[in-house]
Amino acid sequence: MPELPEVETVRRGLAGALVGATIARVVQRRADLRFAFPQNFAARLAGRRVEALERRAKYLVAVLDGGEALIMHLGMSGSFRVEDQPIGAFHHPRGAPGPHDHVLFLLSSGATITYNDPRRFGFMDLAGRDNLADYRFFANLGLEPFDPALDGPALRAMLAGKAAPLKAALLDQRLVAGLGNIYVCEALHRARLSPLRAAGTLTAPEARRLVAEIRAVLEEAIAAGGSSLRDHRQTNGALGYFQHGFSAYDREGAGCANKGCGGMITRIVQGGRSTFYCAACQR
DNA sequence: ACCAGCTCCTGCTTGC
DNA sequence: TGCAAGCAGGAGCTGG
Repeated sequence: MPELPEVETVRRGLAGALVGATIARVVQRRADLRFAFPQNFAARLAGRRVEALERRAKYLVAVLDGGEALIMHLGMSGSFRVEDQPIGAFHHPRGAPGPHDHVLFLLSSGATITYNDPRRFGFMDLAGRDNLADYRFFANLGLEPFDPALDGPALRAMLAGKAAPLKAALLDQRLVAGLGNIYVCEALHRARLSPLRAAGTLTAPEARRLVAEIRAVLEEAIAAGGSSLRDHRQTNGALGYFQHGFSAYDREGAGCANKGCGGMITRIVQGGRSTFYCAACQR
């Protein structure tokens, strides 16, 4: 699914249509996604004005007037599309909602925002807007990668004493929030750090390097509109293209692109998930 | 407190 | 060509 860059791309794509708009009606086409929708979900959104659209880790947060915020997570396969025409049986360009179109937001502007999610690992929820830090899925999240508080010493401190592999530690949303399998692989490759390293063994220079490469790869990916492997689309339907910028992820057998390294990218499995790295230069 | 493994679900890719 | 197995960007939860 969308990791931080994909969610940020979606946020930027939705913001133009959503921020300042009023939700005229919500069509909720099934009772649950990953979780059941909150009670009276559609009714609680009707008539609300969207004051801001924010991102926390891989979550989207639409701040509404009236005291609530709409929390949205795209899971593995969620996407939004924005269309200028209201969806109706005879008015929508495609005639009607398609397969896996689970939620439709009909805005008073006439635009329609549709949430599509084949695997249904995503979810939507409502929470009090004034105490979002206490929201159950936010309370344990770690630092945002772009939070100035995340620097080499801070990262090293949070990894101190951890025997878990570096790869697993970076996927742990309680430490740094927003990274997923792709960008962890990419950041470790760029920083020339082995995904197998015990997290607690990072030196100060290594931690500093890793923070810098995490930020660099996320920035580049956001600029490219995210990575489209299978499901990710920007809200206008366009593909992201950062997958062409991968140096390790999904490149098993390819030559290592790191300067001066003649190694090859290999695939291993950690915690049941693929890790791509160069054993020659990632130490 | 920590960690590995399981689980939710669909659909694309791979290999026989 | 057909079919089944394997695998996928997440992450909460369970049991050890």
